[in-house]
Amino acid sequence: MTDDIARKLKAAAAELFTQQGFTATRVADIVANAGVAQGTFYLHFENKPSLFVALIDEFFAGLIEETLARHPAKRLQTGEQLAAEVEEIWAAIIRYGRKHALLTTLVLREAHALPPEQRDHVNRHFEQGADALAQYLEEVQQLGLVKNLPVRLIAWLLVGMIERAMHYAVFVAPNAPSVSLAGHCTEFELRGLLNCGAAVSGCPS
Amino acid sequence: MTDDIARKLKAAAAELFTQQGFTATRVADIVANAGVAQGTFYLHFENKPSLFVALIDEFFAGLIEETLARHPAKRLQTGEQLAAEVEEIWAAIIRYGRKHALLTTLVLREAHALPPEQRDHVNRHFEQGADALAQYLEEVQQLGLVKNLPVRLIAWLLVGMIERAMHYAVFVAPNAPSVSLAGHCTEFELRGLLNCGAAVSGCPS
Amino acid sequence: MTDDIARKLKAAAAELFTQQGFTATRVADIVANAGVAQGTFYLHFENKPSLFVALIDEFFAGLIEETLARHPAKRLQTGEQLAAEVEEIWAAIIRYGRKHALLTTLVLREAHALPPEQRDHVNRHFEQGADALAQYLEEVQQLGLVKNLPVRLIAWLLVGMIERAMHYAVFVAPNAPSVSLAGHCTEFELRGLLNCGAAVSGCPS
Amino acid sequence: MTDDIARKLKAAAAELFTQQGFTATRVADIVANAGVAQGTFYLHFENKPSLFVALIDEFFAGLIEETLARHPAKRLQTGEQLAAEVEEIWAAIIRYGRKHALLTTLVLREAHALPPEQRDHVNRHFEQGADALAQYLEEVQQLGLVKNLPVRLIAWLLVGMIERAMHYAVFVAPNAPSVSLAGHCTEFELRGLLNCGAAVSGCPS
DNA sequence: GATGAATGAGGGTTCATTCAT
DNA sequence: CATGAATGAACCCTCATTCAT
Repeated sequence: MTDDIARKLKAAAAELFTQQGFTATRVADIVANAGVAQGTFYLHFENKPSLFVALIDEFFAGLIEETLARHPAKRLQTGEQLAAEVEEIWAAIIRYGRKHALLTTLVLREAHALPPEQRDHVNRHFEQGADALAQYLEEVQQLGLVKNLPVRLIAWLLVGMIERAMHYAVFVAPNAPSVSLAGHCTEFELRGLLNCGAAVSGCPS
Repeated sequence: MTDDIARKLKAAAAELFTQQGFTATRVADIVANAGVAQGTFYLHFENKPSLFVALIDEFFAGLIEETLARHPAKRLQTGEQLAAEVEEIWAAIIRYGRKHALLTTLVLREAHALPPEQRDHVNRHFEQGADALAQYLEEVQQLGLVKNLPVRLIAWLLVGMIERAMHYAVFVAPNAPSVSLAGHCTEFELRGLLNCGAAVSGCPS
Repeated sequence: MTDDIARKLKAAAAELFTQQGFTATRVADIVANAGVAQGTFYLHFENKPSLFVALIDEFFAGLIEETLARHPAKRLQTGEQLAAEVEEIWAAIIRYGRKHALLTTLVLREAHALPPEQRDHVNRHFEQGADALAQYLEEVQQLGLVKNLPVRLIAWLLVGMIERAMHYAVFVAPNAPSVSLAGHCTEFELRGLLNCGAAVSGCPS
Repeated sequence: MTDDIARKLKAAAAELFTQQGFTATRVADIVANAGVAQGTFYLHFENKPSLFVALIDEFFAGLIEETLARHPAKRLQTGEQLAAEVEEIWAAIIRYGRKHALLTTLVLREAHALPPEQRDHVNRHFEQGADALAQYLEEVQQLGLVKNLPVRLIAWLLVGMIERAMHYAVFVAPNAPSVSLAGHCTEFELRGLLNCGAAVSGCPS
């Protein structure tokens, strides 16, 4: 019952935050949308930002669980295997973003509307994501599968790519097949943009 | 004289928005910091969001000018030349972000705190950036220098990489030499992460 | 409970509007005078003008109810009966104005201080009053009791007389007996100023 | 030159006050409409209300001059003469209101939007008007031309009639011939509404 | 636990007025 | 005299949060 109300509040809030933005959404709107009384809100959440944070936490927990957590670097032996893994991760990311489009929108577009304290909380999620990616990169580096580029920098670049890949998959081209998107992302991430046929000296035969 | 006040207001606002966030910064703070009266603010800016937008516009105008505008795709003939150009662009981006650290912070961290109207304005900058990148990619594709990946997707991935590269250069590793960062970004962007020594079938001799 | 607060707010506002005028009265004054919090005001009224309008509406509803509504023209047969009715109406008007001196003051003196929208609303009351009077005049004209003067013009002249009669009864001569005032108004309205003894050709034998 | 500016300011203000109301008209609007600088306003008028008062004073001076001042009670001897005079006064009033429609509108509709001090000033005009009418009535009473009704009360009733007659002539029926309106007003004022044919005991043969 | 009326601090914006040029 | 940029006091209204029922 109690959990039910919290869930209704979160669903209502996710919808409204997405439509009107965090700042423009009033607690009164949320409770109206959820069909409970104004005061009830504060029995379930400390305040408005903390409801937002709960949504964000949910998003990140789910995302990590369905991506990196399911695809440990350890078992990989060849570049081919890595490529397969990476492609699956990209596909999982894109599917996750589309499945939780509201939450994705919130994370990508509303996180900065929060007051400093909660904003830091959200940023910590991104940092943890970058850390996890950095660690993953280090492992595959030690396996000799990827180049010796500085992992923290690359991790942050990947974070940016992931953000915008989700943005693209959800807002720009919501109908593009996720496998196809995942394939392109993987190709770009692992082998870069340069045409192998071009006269370059980087990837010699 | 008049322009001087506008400049003082923008400088004061950039500082305060960066420190406390857009929402938490009151117009009263800005004018106090700039040393003018409250009413004077509204002689120079329509309202608080529009001052923010002025800062953002400034940022993007400068960024485009110092990067893509100076490095047209047309003249390129070889992958080596492209790589050199791309590296210079990355370096310019990183230098720009560091030179205008306050504005960069605002764009990366505060843009979504705006009311809907102004937020749309900011988003249009990102879209225009993506468009410009997509066009650039198309041109180098037609020159046969880069692979036939879908340009709009890649453009958005690059936008994400740029955002996080600036983030990294300004916040995470403010002392890392920009040339070095630019080199790594270029390597990643053009040739990908995969170790050429690894057993892969993607870049055959 | 809720109605009680609205009543307190209206009473406080009527007093302050009367003393200091609509514009000079701040919402803060009203709530202080009513003993509630600033925000409470907006639970009961949309804004300051709409509280004023509520007072005005109350005034007109009561005035109509105690005057024209109680004295239909239909039953009248002789000029004597009409005169008696008219005198009772004048007496009712004067008593009403004195009984609700604050509201009367507001209607007579503050109505034009409102913003356009609400001012129109008030003006509509006057127009409805004129309409009602015009209809009354038409009925008694058809009964042959009054002259064939253009009813809408006369109705507006009567509106002016009523306004100033209330003004006189409330501000100029608050102690004059209302029956006496009503008698004079009736005499003036029905038989005019001209001395019958004077040599005139208007009311021939 | 100086007077010219004052005149332009008054004309501009009369127009704007009429259209948007006193409160909603900003000094900035007036000077823009008059084609002078903001500061120039204060070389010619103490402040916004005092410009309004100047317009009102002008209105009343002209009105008195063209009505009562030209029609002294002294020379009258018969009711017929009085009726003729009264009708001319009514006609003059109506013509004046129509000729100075903007000023009339201001006096009838905006006077109460003023701050207390200036509002009192305007009210004094009405009181002086009532006084003048009362004196006129006394004189014609002493000449035996009009009934012995209390002059101050009647004076105020006449003020109300005049206000609403102007209102009618300017707003309700701007095309009705003024002589005709003046005739009806005179008939009503001097001989009342009652049909002489009706069975009444007030005006016996 | 649930309610929702009451709270009251907070801040963006307006605009009459001034005064250095 | 004229200018118009600068001033800053004033005020309405919002809305997150509380608490008596």
